[in-house]
Amino acid sequence: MSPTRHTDPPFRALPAQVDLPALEREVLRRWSSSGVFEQSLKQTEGGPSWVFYEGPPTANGQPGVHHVEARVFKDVFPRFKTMKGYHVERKAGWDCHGLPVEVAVEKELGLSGKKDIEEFGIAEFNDRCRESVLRNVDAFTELTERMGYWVDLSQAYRTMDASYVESVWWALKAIHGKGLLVRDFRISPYCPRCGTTLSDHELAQGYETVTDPSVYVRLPLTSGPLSGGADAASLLVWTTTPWTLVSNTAVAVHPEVEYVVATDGAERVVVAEPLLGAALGEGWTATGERFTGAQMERWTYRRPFELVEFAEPAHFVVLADYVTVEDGTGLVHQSPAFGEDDMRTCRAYGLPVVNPVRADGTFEQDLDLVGGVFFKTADATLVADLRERGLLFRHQDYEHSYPHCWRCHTALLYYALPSWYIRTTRIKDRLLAENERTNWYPATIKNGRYGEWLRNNIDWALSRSRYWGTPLPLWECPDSHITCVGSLAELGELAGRELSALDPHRPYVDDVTLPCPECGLTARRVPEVIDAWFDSGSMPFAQWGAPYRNQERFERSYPAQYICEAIDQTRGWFYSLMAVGTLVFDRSSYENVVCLGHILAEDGRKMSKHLGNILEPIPVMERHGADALRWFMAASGSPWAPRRVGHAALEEIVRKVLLTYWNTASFFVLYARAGEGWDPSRAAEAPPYAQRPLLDRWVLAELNRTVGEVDAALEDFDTARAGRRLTEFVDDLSNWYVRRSRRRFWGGAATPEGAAAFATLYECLEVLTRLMAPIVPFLTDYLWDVLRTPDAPESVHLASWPQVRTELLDPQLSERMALARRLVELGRTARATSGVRTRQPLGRAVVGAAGFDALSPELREVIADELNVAELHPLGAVGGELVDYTVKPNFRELGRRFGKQTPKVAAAVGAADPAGLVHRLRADGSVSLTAAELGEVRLEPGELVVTEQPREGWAVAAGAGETLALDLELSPELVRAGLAREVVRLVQDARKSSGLDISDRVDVWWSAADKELRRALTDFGPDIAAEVLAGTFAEGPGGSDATEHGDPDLGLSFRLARRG
RNA sequence: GGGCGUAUAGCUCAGUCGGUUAGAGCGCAUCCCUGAUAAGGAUGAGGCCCCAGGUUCAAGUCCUGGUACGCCCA
Repeated sequence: MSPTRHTDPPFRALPAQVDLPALEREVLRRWSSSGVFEQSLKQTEGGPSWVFYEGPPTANGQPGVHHVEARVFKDVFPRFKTMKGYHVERKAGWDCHGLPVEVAVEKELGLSGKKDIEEFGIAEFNDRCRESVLRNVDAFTELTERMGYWVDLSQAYRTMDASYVESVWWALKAIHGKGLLVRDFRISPYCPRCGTTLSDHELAQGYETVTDPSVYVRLPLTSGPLSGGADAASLLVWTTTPWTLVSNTAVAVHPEVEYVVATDGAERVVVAEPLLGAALGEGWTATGERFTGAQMERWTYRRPFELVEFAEPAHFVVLADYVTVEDGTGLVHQSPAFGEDDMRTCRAYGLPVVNPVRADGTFEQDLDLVGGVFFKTADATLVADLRERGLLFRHQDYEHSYPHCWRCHTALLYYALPSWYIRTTRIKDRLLAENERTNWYPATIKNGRYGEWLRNNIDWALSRSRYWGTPLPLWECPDSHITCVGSLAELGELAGRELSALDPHRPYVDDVTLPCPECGLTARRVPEVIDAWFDSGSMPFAQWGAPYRNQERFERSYPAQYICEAIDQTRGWFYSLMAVGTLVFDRSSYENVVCLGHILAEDGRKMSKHLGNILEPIPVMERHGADALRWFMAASGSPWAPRRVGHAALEEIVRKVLLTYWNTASFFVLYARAGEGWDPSRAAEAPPYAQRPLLDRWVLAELNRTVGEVDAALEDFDTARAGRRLTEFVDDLSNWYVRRSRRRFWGGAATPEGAAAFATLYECLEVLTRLMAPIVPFLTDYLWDVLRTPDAPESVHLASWPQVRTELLDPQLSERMALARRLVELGRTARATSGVRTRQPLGRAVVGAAGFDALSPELREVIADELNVAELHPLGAVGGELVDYTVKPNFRELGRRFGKQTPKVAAAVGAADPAGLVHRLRADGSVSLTAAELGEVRLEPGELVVTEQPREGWAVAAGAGETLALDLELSPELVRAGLAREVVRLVQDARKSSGLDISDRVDVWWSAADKELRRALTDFGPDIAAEVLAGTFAEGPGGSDATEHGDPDLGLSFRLARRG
């Protein structure tokens, strides 16, 4: 026992009102000054490691509230695992390269396109990109710290650092060595404004719904059976990209589809038979002439425009299997420079690849009609020209989704360009196998969205014709020998000069030339940089600079146990990380991946500047607290589904969860500081668990059940389940345990009951605080600091994770308490419907419920007290003629036994007289009935659900087979007891409004106008006095310093004075 | 057009192994309780558990098809 205890209260006072954001700032200061995060890492150093990889946010643009979502999950599980003794390194990272950065800088500098950048100077441009990235890093750092995301920012990796770039080069060289890094000419989605091809994951982000012209064009046949003469037929082709007609090269048909000639009496066109109606509409009939696609091969036709030159023969019908009869005419216009299928088909016929569109998206200057015009803009001119020349068959608007540049919204071009690819299709089976052993949360992603993507894997278009990115480390000599360089040291050796300090970015690397190791000619670097996704996919080794630096550290942390991002990363980081790992190490770099749904604005739409529905993260946290936002992200709704965030949702979390928890702790501290005080060293004075009051045993059983369930939920990465259980427990603790136990706390810890109460509530709060710590690290740490014993860790985040004390679990008690609480609810309903308020004591209540007989006297006392009734009886004891019975079949049990015959038995139960049934059931322990076709069946009590209801004169409430009825008959004695309770309430109100402390003692003098009231005050005087801490409770005028109070309705007035 | 997901009270969402009065919170209304509380309790608006089939003694729950919405991709 501490000698100073009485003068020095055991706990700091907790105000009833709390400013959560202010509290969080205080906690942040403590974390920072004591280096709590660092301590948590140090403390677990010897422990098993649990590896987490930080998916680097693109340091481009400002952080939004949606960034908080993934960062909460990146924080909760490492904290949880740390408390379980794992060493969880958390190295921050920043994704620095990429087109978004370039576009932002271009905008800042007022540049437009690659030409401008090159005039501005690549060195200067890249410097600006580097600066821009660093600016945004600051904003992310602020967010990270404010939300309590513990990640080591001091040694964050940056994808633009030389050591990082070298690691990426090393990986590319390994891939090149396996023959998987190749150059190919392929049609790529290409942004003419940015002057670069886009990767598939970039492409995915830019689909927009647009209206394009949909045109049907006549191409008159010039050879074959349908050509010649006045009635020559035309091929009818359909396209939504009229600008590609300029370079029309061929028309493709499906070899097995039947094509027919149709006429409206004036002209003849060729279409696929199944599309005749859809393509031509009313008024067109087939002439009977029909050909298979194969028969039409090499028929020539007159091309739609004579604007470009064709050096080789072209403009005839070709065969292609990809042609469908889904829409259009079944005849497909071919322009090989602008379509992958077209390219493949035309190449097979040796047709030329004619491309009149320049890299900036405009037609070549010297063309008639469209020279210098942007490709998309040329549509209108071209369609008008077709119409004038009578070639336009039909023109309508066509709304479809067309890819746009995800950054600048320019319509993309499918364009033939030389490009570097990683042949991921060659390792598809390995990727599928690696995915097979990855745990996805939610599990449906694995074989659904992500698995689907892997099964349809296509080669990774790696190169970008841009500036701010990891340069592709390939040097090429005039004879096209390729040298792949894996480090600056190697580059120095090959170039014959010291290059270890070289900035491995453009333009500096471009200036390095080397003699080709094969032929000795001068090799120059290819101009491209790489897709920034390859950077982020390389982070497992590149963050350490491995293998050139920290190789051992890298090996120790590969693969990761845990990564987490939102669902948009399935084809982004989740893929690049798995792909790079599998390409380089033949092993995916992560084992568990949590994939979150998106955060939406309160109106259910995406947050966007246009809609004005953006919620800024820092102001939100300054209003509701970071803990509220964290709880929302972790536990509100399902993290797998899209969720709406707004002030209302956060306010609810503050009120229902955080403040309820706070108030429970505040209540505890208030009484622990009162009187002689209680501190954890007195826990030993409490009776052993088995001898504590029922309510204590119950709450400890619930506590330990909660520990087990929260632990299991978090092990399964299910924060929502953990949150639901915690919310329920906080509510049980506050609104049942504390509310029912208040008197024991008022009485202090001197009695065994009081000692048990303090020890029990302390234990609940201590364990609960540790359980909630990963999700709400601020509030829990503040309360931990108040509640902890001197020898406990100074922060809850340095404490250990609670373990279930199985000896305290008591499922039977949990179940019986649940029944008791259901009965209390029924009692309240009965009170409310009868209009007799709870303060008025009643003589008895009767209960009809299956488990009632098993309830202990202690538990019955809880019900009686809660309902303010003197006695509680089973309904059966009241007397047969007062009770009505309902008997229903228990289908679950009957179904198990009778299967198909269940309805017949159920019908027999329904037809029987309920009272007789119950009587026989109780007398004999079972009952036999005659069911149709089955004859006599004997039913056990468990196979029937008996509900009892009293008849007249009772206030009854029933639900789910359980009934509670209140006897409303009031004796004069009960009326007086009710009056006494009324007086207690009035005096308590007076105490409170006079600003008295809860432990202040008072004197009360009263006068009563009513005879019954006077008698009640006399009869119950000592009880009232004890309740309101009155030394004097007497009839009379009272002293002059006493304040006057009263209630005219009741006819009571009294004076109240604080006792010296 | 394809893949994946969602659909339950006015709103946001739970709903276990299929079992017969389908729940919670919020909002609103009326009332009750209150010496920890920004808290708690009761009642109310009569829920086409999206629709249609099917399996089953029994379907919000399982199966098939459809509709709407969302995301991802063509």
